[in-house]
Amino acid sequence: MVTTNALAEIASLIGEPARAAMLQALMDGRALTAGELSRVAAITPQTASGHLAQLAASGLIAVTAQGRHRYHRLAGPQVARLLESMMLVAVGRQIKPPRTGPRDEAMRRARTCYDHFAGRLGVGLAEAMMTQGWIEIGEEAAMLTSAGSDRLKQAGIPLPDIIRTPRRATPLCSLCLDWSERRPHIAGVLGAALCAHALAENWVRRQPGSRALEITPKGTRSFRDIFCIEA
Amino acid sequence: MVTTNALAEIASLIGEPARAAMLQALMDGRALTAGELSRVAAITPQTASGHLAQLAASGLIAVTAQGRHRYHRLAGPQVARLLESMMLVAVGRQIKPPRTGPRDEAMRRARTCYDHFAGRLGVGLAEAMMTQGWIEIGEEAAMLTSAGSDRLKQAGIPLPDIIRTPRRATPLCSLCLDWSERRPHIAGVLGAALCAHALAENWVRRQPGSRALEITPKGTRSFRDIFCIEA
DNA sequence: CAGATGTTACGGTCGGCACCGAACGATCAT
DNA sequence: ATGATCGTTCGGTGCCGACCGTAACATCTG
Repeated sequence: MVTTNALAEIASLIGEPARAAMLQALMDGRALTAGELSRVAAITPQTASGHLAQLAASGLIAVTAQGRHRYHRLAGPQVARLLESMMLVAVGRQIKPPRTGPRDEAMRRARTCYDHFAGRLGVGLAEAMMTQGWIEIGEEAAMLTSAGSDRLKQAGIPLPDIIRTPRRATPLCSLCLDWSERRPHIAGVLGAALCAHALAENWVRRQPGSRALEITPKGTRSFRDIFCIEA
Repeated sequence: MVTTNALAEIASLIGEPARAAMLQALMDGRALTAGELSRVAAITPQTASGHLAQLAASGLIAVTAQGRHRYHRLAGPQVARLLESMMLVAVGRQIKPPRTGPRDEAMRRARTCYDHFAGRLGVGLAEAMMTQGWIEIGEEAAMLTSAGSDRLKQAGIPLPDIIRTPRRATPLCSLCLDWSERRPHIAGVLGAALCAHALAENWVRRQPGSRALEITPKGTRSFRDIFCIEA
């Protein structure tokens, strides 16, 4: 076996509370500096730097130097997937849902999950697209129908070539079980395209220092007009 | 946030080499006794018992007592997914593939991945079914076509009702990136159905003390006749 | 150049936890 | 009952690693 030790190594890297907090902060897909991450984890910059060096050496995060800053981001979608499935297990484990503070409420309403939407917004979008026949949802995957492809194109939402070319149907959007809603939302290429477009068009705004999203009035209109949901 | 500490807790549980080895041994979906698991991890039964108690308390494994034995198994598919995605990250991390022993070779040839096939057999099946138009494979999901559904039914492979009813097409088989082959294989409901049928019909046999599978002569014939692959 | 900010390197302290030996329950066989 | 196997509990030892000083180095700004 190749992976008996490697598995434990990866897991123990994530298993340290400070490192876990930093990784979680990177779950929105953006790149943060070591200083920001040290504040997130509530440790001194030196300690954070050491942790980040370990994470980078193990390939969990990638680092790009820019001037006197060093930007850290998750190494790729697979790492985000790993963390997300971990949260799912962690949530399924607990008996009673603890207090839901206001900050928590914002997260449950709408947030990013690496490169796509999650929370009630993400789940609502998936459900709306399904009831209107734009996608078909199976147990573990979803598929964009040609009707859905047409409608999105018509709404001005750019889709990558792989999706756009309608060779029959395109099973390109994987599902991601939402840890707060316990229902699937749209991930994969389609999810990333939707999220990118919504951010570019200012339908949603990132909250500073959080993965939570604020839905703008323009976004509320767009989501209602295009997807027929009340966000 | 609900999960900052819970995340680290889960990860640190998996991060201990002995526990990781035991979890990995459970990846074939079967239930093992504490004694077997202690031998797998190369530790004394007492130590293993402590580890297993922790894993059970955290909901990563489930325990059923039977006589003087206590059988331990993974708590569910989500835990298996978590471990699988961890292996994927762990493999992608290493530069050069280390020595591949004979035991490793058997694993790469054919093995179970919780409830479906992996290794060259799993990847080959997925590819064969795609080239013959039974499934359509996207980037992160696959879809069973009506032709594929018919052909499998005709071959006597029982499919669950959800798949069998052909409401247009059924995007039910998720893809699972194979950590040894680095190419997708079929997971999900379809993958589980295939694997279960192959085990029941004695196409493959479990190797004792390993996730590796031995392909029987009958299996070789069946895989060639039905799927047109040389396993 | 000097100051500010951000990052890395080193040495020492301390807490947590994995491990084993030994002993105790539980269950099955004779 | 008695021995045998399987599993868990308890106490004690020892190691690994996270943490923070202090200090040096790199980069941008005034």
